[in-house]
Amino acid sequence: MSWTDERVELLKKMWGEGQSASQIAKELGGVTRNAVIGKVHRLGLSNRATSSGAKAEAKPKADAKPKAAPKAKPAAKPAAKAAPKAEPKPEPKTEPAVAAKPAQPLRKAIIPAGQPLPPQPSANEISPEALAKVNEVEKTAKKLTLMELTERTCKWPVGDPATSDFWFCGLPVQAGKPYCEAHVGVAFQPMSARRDRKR
DNA sequence: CCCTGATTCGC
DNA sequence: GCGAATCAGG
Repeated sequence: MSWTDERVELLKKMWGEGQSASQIAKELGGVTRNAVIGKVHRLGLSNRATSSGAKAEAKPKADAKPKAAPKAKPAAKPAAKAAPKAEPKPEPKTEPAVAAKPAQPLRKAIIPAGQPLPPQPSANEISPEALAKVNEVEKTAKKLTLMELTERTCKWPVGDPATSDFWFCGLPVQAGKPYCEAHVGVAFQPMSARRDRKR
């Protein structure tokens, strides 16, 4: 496949929308995410607010690589130019902020001593969409036990730990987060939902 | 282990 | 210009 005008356009569009390189590659077909990233760079539209830490920041590690010598690049590369058109820098990522509330009054709960459990938010403070999503997720959850949790299983607890009706979501998490997407949605409120509260 | 983007360099 | 291989981070 070659980078036709249309394909480049779609690439630009999706990249601008914050789609990941792999998603774009999948959409385009016939290319890998590497190809997409490579193209993105060649097009000059690289940095976009991402959560990933691989910044275009200088990493003057003069240290020699033991692997195949990838060559050191001492040459200064002022790639980060000022945006020609004042770019508002769209930030699709929601800000974690501090939304999780640790209070769970109704759960007298004998929380098994161990890792601190994630907070169980009270329903009235979470967006309806997020709740609905969670509700659905809980039907399809893998219902794992504590022992079955791994680094990439959602650790959202469901039910009462004091009873047998207790399990962890267990759905796949993503990118280092402790929960699946749905539960991340209720665990990390972007903001809002919390305003007012007179006095 | 899953994912993300960044960089290099032979082609 | 292209993109696989590699790197670096969550």
